[in-house]
Amino acid sequence: MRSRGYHGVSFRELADDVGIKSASVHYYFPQKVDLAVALVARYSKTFFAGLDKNAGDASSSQLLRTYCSAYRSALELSERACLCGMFGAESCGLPKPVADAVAAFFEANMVWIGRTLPKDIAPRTRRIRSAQILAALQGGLMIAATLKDHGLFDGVVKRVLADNAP
Amino acid sequence: MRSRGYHGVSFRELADDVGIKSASVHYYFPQKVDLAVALVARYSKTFFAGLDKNAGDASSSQLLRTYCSAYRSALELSERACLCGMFGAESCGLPKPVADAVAAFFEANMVWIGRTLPKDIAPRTRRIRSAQILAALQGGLMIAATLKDHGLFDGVVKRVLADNAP
DNA sequence: GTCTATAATTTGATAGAC
DNA sequence: GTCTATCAAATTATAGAC
Repeated sequence: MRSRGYHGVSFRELADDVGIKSASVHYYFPQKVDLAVALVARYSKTFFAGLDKNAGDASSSQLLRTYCSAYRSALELSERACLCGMFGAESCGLPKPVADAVAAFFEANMVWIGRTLPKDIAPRTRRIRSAQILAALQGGLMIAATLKDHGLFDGVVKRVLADNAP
Repeated sequence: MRSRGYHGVSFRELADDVGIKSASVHYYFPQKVDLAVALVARYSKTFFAGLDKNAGDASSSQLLRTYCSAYRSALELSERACLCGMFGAESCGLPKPVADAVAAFFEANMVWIGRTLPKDIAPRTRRIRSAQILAALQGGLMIAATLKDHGLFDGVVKRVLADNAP
């Protein structure tokens, strides 16, 4: 789903990849919606667990660096954009439960990013600045994957870190 | 395709929307790839024609404002992200001719954006700074559409314009 | 819990009448 | 150039044996 989107994946193909039959997939995820929602849930859990593990009690600017590294490794490991970047692009054509889960993932990202910003910012401004950073990284990931040029993503990260230095 | 992606669209449904039969669509676009490639070509042509029309002999900073407005109106008119934002997310799961067309669209965007930047920048830096702007706008469009919060996109644009003021 | 088998529908695509 | 008719394959999903 990360490379072909929600509509580009079939139960049979998925089952073949895992080495089981499609009926067995339906046993765990009756409908395709269930599968996608579970996928976003697992993705989100893994993503934030990795973040928190690498965050520790680091400084603000170090936290943002950690956040950016998480995105970079997604690009490095899979040559693909973020699962929720894919679902975000599709969001208005997705079953509502999936679209809602993706929106929640982005909101959670903005909260996490918000914590890396200076303490004296108003909540509204914080939200917008978080969205700016999230947008730059998601967009950067997508552009870099499409143009197969990781350097472009690194350029985006460099700018994000420079603009948000303490 | 802009809302459901390449795999989420069928010849029959498309034909129904237009009020013809699917066989007639195949007459013009024998394969689905042909349809998508033509779609990107038309989208790209319309997009740049609109840009150039509104550009005139404006100053650099005005040009960037024009570019950002083009994105904003896409969000306003259709509540959707860019067609190539969608295809970009899908790009690694797309037939090669489509992925290539999308990559070409992004490259052309970066060239256009590059012209709005100060003249004394090295080509390499120019390319990276263009990618930063493109990424911010594409990402901002996607985030704003997913969260149904246009204000977030406006926040991104504000930052882009401020950071790239002459 | 995994399988076989299959239902019901949809898909991309073609042949050929008009 | 648009249609009817149709194909072959794929799709989501279910029933029921083991």
